[in-house]
Amino acid sequence: MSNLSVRELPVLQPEETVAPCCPPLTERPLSAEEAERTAVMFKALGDPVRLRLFSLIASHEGGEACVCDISDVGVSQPTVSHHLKKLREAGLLTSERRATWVYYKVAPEVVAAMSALLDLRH
Amino acid sequence: MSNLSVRELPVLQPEETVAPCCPPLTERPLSAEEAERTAVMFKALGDPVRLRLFSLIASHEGGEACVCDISDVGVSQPTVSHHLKKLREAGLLTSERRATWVYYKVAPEVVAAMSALLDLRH
DNA sequence: CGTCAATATTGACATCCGTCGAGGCAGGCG
DNA sequence: CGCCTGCCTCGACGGATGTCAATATTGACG
Repeated sequence: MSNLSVRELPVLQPEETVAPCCPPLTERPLSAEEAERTAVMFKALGDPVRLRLFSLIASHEGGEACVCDISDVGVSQPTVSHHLKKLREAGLLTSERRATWVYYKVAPEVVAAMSALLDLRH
Repeated sequence: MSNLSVRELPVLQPEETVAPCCPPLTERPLSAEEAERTAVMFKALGDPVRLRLFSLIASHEGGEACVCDISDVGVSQPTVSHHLKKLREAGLLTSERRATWVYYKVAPEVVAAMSALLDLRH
């Protein structure tokens, strides 16, 4: 954990964790394990500050933004950093360092999978 | 709060609270108030037990189920009741008493609004 | 090398939240 | 009426979570 460069922040492979998780929730009940993994994604968006940060990034030019672009959400800088980490760990964001700045962008496949999960057309 | 029959459980009107909330998260940043209201919905699905209960109801015949149909998720009956209440308060479920049983069904408009929120096609 | 700016981490604290057992209420049935 | 079944509410407890100040880290620039 300590010998990893920040240039490639360590995130579990999105494909393996959350992306093609489950069929729409109408198709069949989720297993306990599926529910456990899926809940992490919804929980990540279940906080007002994180939801604002996510929408700030998603609506930003190119679907990415550096932390300095989105830090004005009414909480301290460490708290912003904490929330961005949560969103990244949930697989919803990826990050990349460029010079002094760290850029976050949305992980489209993961977000699309969440959206598909809520597709109620049987 | 005490003079209300259980037959019509008191839920805030979905139309007023969450249903037509916001455009896709890519369109513009959420305001603090929008984020506050929207986070309630995502938080409701951000728990494994609630996610299983929701999928059990959504995948059940007719998109509805009575509590006795879905109580086998590994927690006590009061806890099931607590989670169903959370989902109902978030606007994701509605409930109705029929004889001895209480039936829960998904609120399609609200769930569709959540799905649309995550639609990343700009 | 020293400094500065941007971001992350640590540690502490208060609050929130999931869980359970106990008990309450409503409706069906004898 | 009295009892049983299905579900909800209450109160308590422990663990998770959001927040901040302080500090660390990283990279750019003299």
